Order: sequence, then structure tokens, then C-alpha cells
Amino acid sequence: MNNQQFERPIMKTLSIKDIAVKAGVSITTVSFIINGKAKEKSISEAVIKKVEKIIKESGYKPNQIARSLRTGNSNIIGLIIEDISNSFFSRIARLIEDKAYKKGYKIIYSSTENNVDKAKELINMFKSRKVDGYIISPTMGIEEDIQVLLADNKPVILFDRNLSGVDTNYVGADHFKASYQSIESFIKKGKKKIALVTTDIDVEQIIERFEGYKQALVDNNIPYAEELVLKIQFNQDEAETIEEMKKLFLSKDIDAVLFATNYLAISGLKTLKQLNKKVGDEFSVIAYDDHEIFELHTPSISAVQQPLEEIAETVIQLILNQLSSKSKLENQKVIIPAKLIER
Amino acid sequence: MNNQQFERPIMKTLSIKDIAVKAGVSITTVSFIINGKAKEKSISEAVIKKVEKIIKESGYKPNQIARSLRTGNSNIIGLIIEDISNSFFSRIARLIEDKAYKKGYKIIYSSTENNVDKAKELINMFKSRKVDGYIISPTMGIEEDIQVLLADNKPVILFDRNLSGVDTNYVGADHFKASYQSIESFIKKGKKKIALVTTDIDVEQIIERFEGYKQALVDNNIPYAEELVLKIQFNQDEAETIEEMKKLFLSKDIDAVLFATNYLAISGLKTLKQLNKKVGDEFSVIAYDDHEIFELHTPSISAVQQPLEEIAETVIQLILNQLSSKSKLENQKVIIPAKLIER
DNA sequence: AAAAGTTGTTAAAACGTTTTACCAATACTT
DNA sequence: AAGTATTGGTAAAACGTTTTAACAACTTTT
Repeated sequence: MNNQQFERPIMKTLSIKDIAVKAGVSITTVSFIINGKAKEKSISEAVIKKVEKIIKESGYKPNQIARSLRTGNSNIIGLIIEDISNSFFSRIARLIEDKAYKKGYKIIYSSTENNVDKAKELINMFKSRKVDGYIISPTMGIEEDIQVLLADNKPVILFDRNLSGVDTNYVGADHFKASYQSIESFIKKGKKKIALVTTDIDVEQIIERFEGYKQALVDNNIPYAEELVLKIQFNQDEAETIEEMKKLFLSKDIDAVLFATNYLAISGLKTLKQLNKKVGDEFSVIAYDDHEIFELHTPSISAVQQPLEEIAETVIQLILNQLSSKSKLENQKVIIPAKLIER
Repeated sequence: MNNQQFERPIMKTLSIKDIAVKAGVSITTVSFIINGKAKEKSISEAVIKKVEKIIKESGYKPNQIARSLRTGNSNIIGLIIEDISNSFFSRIARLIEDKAYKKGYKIIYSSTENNVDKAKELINMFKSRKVDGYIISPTMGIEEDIQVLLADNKPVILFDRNLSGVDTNYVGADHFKASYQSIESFIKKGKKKIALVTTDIDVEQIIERFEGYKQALVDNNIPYAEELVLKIQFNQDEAETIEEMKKLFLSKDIDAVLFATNYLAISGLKTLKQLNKKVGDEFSVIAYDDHEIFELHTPSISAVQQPLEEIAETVIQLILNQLSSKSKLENQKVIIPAKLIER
């Protein structure tokens, strides 16, 4: 690498003081004008105009850091998700970002990779950056940290998965029901040997999907058989996942399978492709969480579609309510129905 | 909504002063210890131990806002991308985040939606938040804003697409060559009527793909025909895009098509599905930017794969170098080869 | 024995805001 | 004419750090 060096010219950035001096008024006056308190503080129209003109011309932007230090809030919302490269999360993130942005809030996000330590660290980092509120798709084990946030009176909205130990806001889909309905749709088609491929992480939404699966079987007089449930280790290498699935698909005379997450479904489709086994009348598949792939696949794959837009909207609504209210609002759990898209 | 109210208990967060008082030393001493300058400032071993113990026990975390205000930097890198819900960007973002994180830097990201005004706004927001450096996949029209950042001596790394007007660092794939090779691979298979579906946005990487397409044709004595190039308006409704593609695919006796972006390829596959036209020997397809869909599609779709890992690594390397150097380093343009994955 | 270092520590300024409390001058009431 | 509001504005404290410059008390060098 070529390390030829240049001198660093120093360009002083403008401060409120510079504006005040230029306008011949006090810092206070400028501050009032910037913050829209000019009327309230009865600053004369002439002064307002003059200061605003100078601000516009000079391109002055208040230092948000100083502002945050003084006011104690940052207009930033921390978003903690499992993995931004998962399309479910990236799409939610995008929606949340858009909506927050329109209300003057910015988002800092980070991925936990479903790792408790990283999640805790992220919460700490956000805390020391004084974010105004938290939107979290939690991992197990951060209950206490969330309690601390709540004790500190910060708004916290959990989404996608609830944390049974903590009493806070939650927005998520009705996973039990969606799972139940998926299985019922299999049964209506005459399926008998219905498998479930799920992950081994113990989070509420995964458990619910599992429960929905079991309950639907039982309610329809099909005995629940443990060997038809494959639990894939989280973060396991995809090749290994495919091997495990192959075993399942080959050994039992399975005629339908519900995948509890979209990435598992994708691995499942890869598995089927390798086995040269076609999805169709004798072998039905439903994926949990829709994905562009499923629509395009030949044949198209049915999927449970979570109402992303609605989830994002609710999440942002809840947090903004909390942020604008001086007192703590009562916690809400919002369960939104998910939709089975049959293809 | 139930607005039952609770009182907000106030829990004072610890400051360095609290620690100093508790330890019976000055704030300065605590600060030195926190910042690893204890040795250098010859603080006694006993005091160091005592203060560290108190810090650990109390769970004190320095207020990063105050720290930023004082030092003028934030340990935050701003990442500006086109759209986090596009898998190319979300995967890059994730890699960059991971790598930055390991070096003690945090990432704030935001999407521009390829909108100049939003991009400018984001730069301003990052500026007022005093981010230490910028990683940007730029839109046209923000050249000046970037110049301002550079004049202010902030490290800026562009990626994915270069901005011809600005002299700064850039990391991207060799789009011209990858496109050229894709077309050549078509020609080797005996294709004659090769179409290009691209977008109308005038960014360098798109133009390069177009140039590669043209050049490969010319070099192989196939006349370039304007009517075989379809430029899709950015952000256009997908239904309309599909209509336009239908027209193209039906009207000319096209035997191969290169899609200049992965989302266009996905729309293209949907179009073909609707037309009941199969990808295969008589109709070849290559997508630019790989996507899980392409591997899984029946038949599998060839794609140009950008070396995400390498791009992310280079980007982060460049920016960290700049950040740790007190003087400005010479700008670098790093072009990384992209790989055509034939499926 | 005076000068020069070293060791261990600290007071106070500075970063750029917001906000409280206050002031001066004029206008309105009584 | 005295008191009271209103208008238009400001000085200074505070937010929680980092860092500079200094100091006291020793120790070593001359």
C-alpha cells in the first residue's frame, strides 16, 4: 500500500455560537429559534428571520451529540434482530426504518446471531449510546437485561418472539394457529404422515409452531409421532442439515412436511432436489415465513405469510406512543394472524 | 388502547464522578484508568485495582455521548446502502457489521432507496452524529456532499458503484469483465439473439455491465441491436416490469438473456413462468448477482457471483486503515473479479 | 544543599448544546 | 402614578466525559 501522506487541513465546523455571533444575538436566542420555541419565548419576527437566514446560508447543523448529552435522548431507536441477512428481518428492518424515519427517529440496528452474549453486549452498547427505545427480537437469556431497561424506564418492544419471563410489549404473529391451520390443510388433502422440520432453539414462536403441529394432529385423530419431528441445530452447517433431512425424507413414508422457518424450507427444497423427489400431490410442503423463492419454485411452494407490514406498523406505533408519553403506558401484547398462502 | 398510567421511577445512571467519589480519588484518575492510560500516567497499582474493582462491581459504563462530545469521534461508522432488504446489500451489511464489530466499531446503516435527497439527508444525519467514517454505495448526485466529507477529512469508502466525479476510495467488482464473460459464454453455446435486461439508473456499475455486453457482442461479430436491450425503470411496479419483459421475450426470437441485477432476474423468471417458457437449451439465462433462488430454481440458473466476503473485507480494511492513520492515506480503487457460476 | 527528575494525583477547561432564571424596557390597569 | 403584564432577550449552569497544566512530595543528580 502506498502511504504517501497529505496534510490534514482543519475545517472548523460551525457551532451555535458562530451563528449567534454572526447574527449579533445570544446563543439562547438561536437555540430557541432552532427548536421552534421562538414564538413561545416571544422572539421578534425580525430576529427570527435574520437568524434563520444565517442558518440556511451557512448550512449550520446542530451537533446531535451535544444535544443528546444535554437532553438525555438521542432520537435513535435501537433495533436488535437475529440476523439482518435473513430476508424476514431485513424486510422488517426496512419497514421499521422507513416508518421511524418519517417520525424523525433514526434506527441503529445490529444482529445477535442468536447469541446471548452478543445480545447483551448490544444492549449495553445501545444503552451507553442513550438510545431512546428498543425494538428487539430477543434470544433466550436476556430477560434480566430487558428488566434493567424497563426499570430505567426505556420503552422496549419485543417482536417476532416473546419472552415469557418479561412483562413488556410484544408484537408477533399467531404462530400456533398458523401452524395448526397448515397441518389441517395437509390433513384435508388426505395426508397421513406429516413431518415437522424445526430448529432446536427454544424461543416461544418456535415452540408455538411445534404445539400447533401437535394439536392439529391430535384434534384430527392422528397420533403424534416423535420420529416425524426433526430438530435442526441452530447455525449448523447447511450440508449437515441436508444430510439429516435426507435421512428423514427417505426413511419414513412421509407425505407432507411443514418447515418451521424459511431457511429450513430452503434447505429442504435443496434436499428434495438432490434426492430428485418432486413436490406435488404425493409429497406436500409448507414453509413458514414466505420468501420469493417459494413463489418462483417449480412447483410453487405454499407458505405461511407473516404480515410484515402490519407487524412493523404496530411495532413502530407502540414505541412512538411510549416515547411521546411522559408516563409509562400499560404493556400490550399484539398478536396478528398469519396467513397460509396455498400455492 | 388502555392508558392506565404508572409512575416513572427515576434510576440515576452512574457517572464517572460516582466512581471517583466511591473510590476516593479524582475524576481524572478514574478516567485515566478507564482509558488504559494508568501506566503512562503512573497511577499506583493499588489505586488501579481499587478503581477497577468498583467499576466492575457497580456495572458502570461510560456515557459514550459525553465521550464523543469531548473527543469528537464516535467509534461509529455510517453505512449508506441502496436498500437493506435487497439480499446483496443485507449480506454485505452483515459482513461489514461483523468485521467492524470485532475492531470495536459499530455500524449505523440506512437505505437511500436510490433517492438523492434521502442520501443527502442521511449524510447530514451521520455528520451531525459525528460518525468517524462513511461506507457508501452512492447514488448519482451526491458527489458534492462526498467532497464536503472529504474536505472535512472523514474517511469515505465507496463500494459497489463508483462515482466518477470524486476522488476517493472505491471497492467493487469488475462488472465490465463479468458481463463480457457472461455474454461470451452465451456465444460459445451458439446463442445469436442475446438480450440484456437492465435498469435505467445511471450508475457506473450498471453502465459497465452494459458496456461489457456490447463489447462482447462486437468482439464476436454479432451486431449490437438496440431493440434487444430492455431498460426497466427503477422502482417500477413489478407487474409492469413483467409486462415489458413479456413483450421482449415474445416479440424477438431471443435465445439468451442477461439480467443486470438479481431482482430483475427474479422478475424475469416470474415472467417466463407466466409465459410457460422454460429456461434450457433453447433459452439461456444468466443473472447478475447471485441469489439463493437461482440455485434452487428448476432448472438452476447461472449467475455472476460477486465476492461479497472479499468486498466486505476490503472495505473494512480500507476504512480502518484510514481511521487509524493520523494523516490522510492515498486513495485506492480496488477492483475485484466477479465469478460466473454456470449451472 | 540546591537543582533536577520522578511518582502519584488533581483542578479546571473544554466539547456544543438546552434550559432555567432573570433582566430591562415598554404597555396596560387601576 | 404606581403597580402589573407583556415583549424581547440573555447569562450561566448543566449534561459526562477527556485532557492539559500544575502541584506536592520524594528521590536522585550535581
